[in-house]
Amino acid sequence: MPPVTIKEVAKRAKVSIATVSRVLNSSDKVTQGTREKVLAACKDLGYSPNVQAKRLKLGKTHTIMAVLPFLTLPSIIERLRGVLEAFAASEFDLIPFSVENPQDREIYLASLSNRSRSDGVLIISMPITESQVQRFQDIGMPVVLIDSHHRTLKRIIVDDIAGGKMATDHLLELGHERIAFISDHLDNPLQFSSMADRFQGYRKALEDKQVKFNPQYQKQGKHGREEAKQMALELLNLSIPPTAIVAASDTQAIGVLDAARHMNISVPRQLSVIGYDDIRDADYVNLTTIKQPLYESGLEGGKAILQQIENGLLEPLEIQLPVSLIIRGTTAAPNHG
Amino acid sequence: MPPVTIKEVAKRAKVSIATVSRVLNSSDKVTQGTREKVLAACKDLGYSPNVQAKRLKLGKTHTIMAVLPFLTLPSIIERLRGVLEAFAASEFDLIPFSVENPQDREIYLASLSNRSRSDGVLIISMPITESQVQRFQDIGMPVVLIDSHHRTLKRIIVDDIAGGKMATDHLLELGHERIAFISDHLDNPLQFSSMADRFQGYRKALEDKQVKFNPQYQKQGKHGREEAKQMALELLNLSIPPTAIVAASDTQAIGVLDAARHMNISVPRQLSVIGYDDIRDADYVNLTTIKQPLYESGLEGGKAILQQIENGLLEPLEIQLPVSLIIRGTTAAPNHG
DNA sequence: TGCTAAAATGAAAACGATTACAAGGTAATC
DNA sequence: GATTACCTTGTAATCGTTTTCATTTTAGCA
Repeated sequence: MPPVTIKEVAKRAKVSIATVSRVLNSSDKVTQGTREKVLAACKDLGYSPNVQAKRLKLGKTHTIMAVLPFLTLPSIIERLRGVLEAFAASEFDLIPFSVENPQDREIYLASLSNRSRSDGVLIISMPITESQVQRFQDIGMPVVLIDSHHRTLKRIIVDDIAGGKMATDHLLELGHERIAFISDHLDNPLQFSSMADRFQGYRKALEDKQVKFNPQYQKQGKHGREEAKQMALELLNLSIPPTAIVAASDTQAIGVLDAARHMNISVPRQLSVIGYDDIRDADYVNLTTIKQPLYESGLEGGKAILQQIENGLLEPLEIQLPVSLIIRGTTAAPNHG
Repeated sequence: MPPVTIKEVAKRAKVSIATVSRVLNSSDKVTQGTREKVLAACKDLGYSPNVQAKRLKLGKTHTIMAVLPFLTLPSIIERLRGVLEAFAASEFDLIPFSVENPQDREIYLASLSNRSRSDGVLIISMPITESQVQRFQDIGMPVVLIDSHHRTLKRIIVDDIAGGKMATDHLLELGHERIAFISDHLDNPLQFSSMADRFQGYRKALEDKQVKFNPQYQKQGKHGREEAKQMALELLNLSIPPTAIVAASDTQAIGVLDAARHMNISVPRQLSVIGYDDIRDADYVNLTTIKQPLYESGLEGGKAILQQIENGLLEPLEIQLPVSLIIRGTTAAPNHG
């Protein structure tokens, strides 16, 4: 059975298709009587409008594409949830593109830079090149970045400097002075500056409290639980080991906990540990950490792209969301015994 | 700058729009010379076809909608990843609908039963009513269920009876005989039969090995870690407590571990525990468990809906995927001391 | 009741593609 | 060289809407 069209509804209601369209879209300019006739006909026939035709005529797709890496990462999922929430109230559909390897990039890039496929693009936790930005600009495609950066595009980011400072301040306030910092390699050109920013916040916190920075207390390495464990072991084997460690991610913080357990060092009595992200496991291992507003970043990003589609690009371009300190069981005052 | 249309390409290449369309779609019936002219014009103008127009003309949307509950659940994410993988090679887009509360249902239902919005529907881990099935059938909408059941629809499910049996067999083979089973309430009408199936598998395993089923060793309760802990405490306080516990989910198994720790019972020396699902945390707590093919279920479901759109509904309606045993550190031979 | 203004309705032209059919051109055959 | 056949290309209809503009109907007022 072929789908019901507006024509058939018009015929059954004994009106023109223009009138049917008016009943369904514009609220006024239709008599109560004819409105009822049309509505009845729609119901009788089980009519629902062809959205493709509508979109073609209006030149709007009511669709937004989101590009994101690895759907496995819990942080990405949380952000996506926020985006979906932002769209729930609207009429917009969201098409996610999960980019798990380089060749995916080519495929999705073609789709993204086609105005007839979507009204806007969301880019989540992924780098964007100058030439891509240019392409979007050429075709006038609205773009919003979440957890990513470009000077000319609207973006939702997190204040990682403040986050690094907040973590360090927490330890300082507990009375620690020998505070170490471990992270990924800070000069990675592919990565965003988030890790480096966290380190900068750590430096600033020390400086503000006039605690001298000890280069021995800073370690960089490949990302991973095991790598972090090794770095922590080195720190804990120093002649004067730190009494507290700031890890630039929860995964690395868990590696630090492994190292402490390995050396029979009690946390938090002999060593305080603080992480960053507040991933699921953080709760399980009772890790004090800095929580990023993941869900909120998605929500704000979703709202921002909708608004940009409606009203164009508005200032401010950069929306910075605050981080917060989640105190659990891995931090305490240092043991002056 | 308004988007480039096929008309402008035609003008620039000095051919008709029909020819342009032929170059872009059908492979034959065009001279090499004109083909090159058209291709050059496309490139010069940066032309990409309007997909809405194409879809309207062809009556195909190249879009599939997926309905799923709570995007927070790790199992749902894994399934979704599989679905996306199945679609990656195809030209189809996937629009996910996350249903987090009852009023969402109404919204998405309207969208789903509109042939012009999508070519097919995937329903993941959600119950489907008779009347919804009827609506889909009325409009000829292809539907595939993943981790859900309806006798007339194509479905990808897991053999939960085999899973329950596999878990129990593992314990029996280790030498256990006093094996308990805890789960959600088995008579929950909203739920699928998966929990009940797992219990049935447990019963069957015992029966096959001629171990008598002890009703005292079966507990049902609300889903949750804390609730599971309480049930486990009751079991462990029996005059003759079980030496092993099968939990119908990993979350509940972790509750059992909590109970054991609370009573200073050593796992696996004094008590073996096996879970179900293989969630992320299972690895962290070193839990022996039954792994469901989550990713694979998404992959198979994705392939199935694509195939159904192309070739119609084919037998067999039900595809059953196997579960597997993941042996970690919470199961061992019973302690005959 | 008749006239005018306003409101409701209809006819038809888009939107940008695909494709059946017609027409034109080229090559092959005699 | 004329006829035929085939292959390439163009013309125009179509998909299901929205919306402008013209037309008809209704309502208001004297």
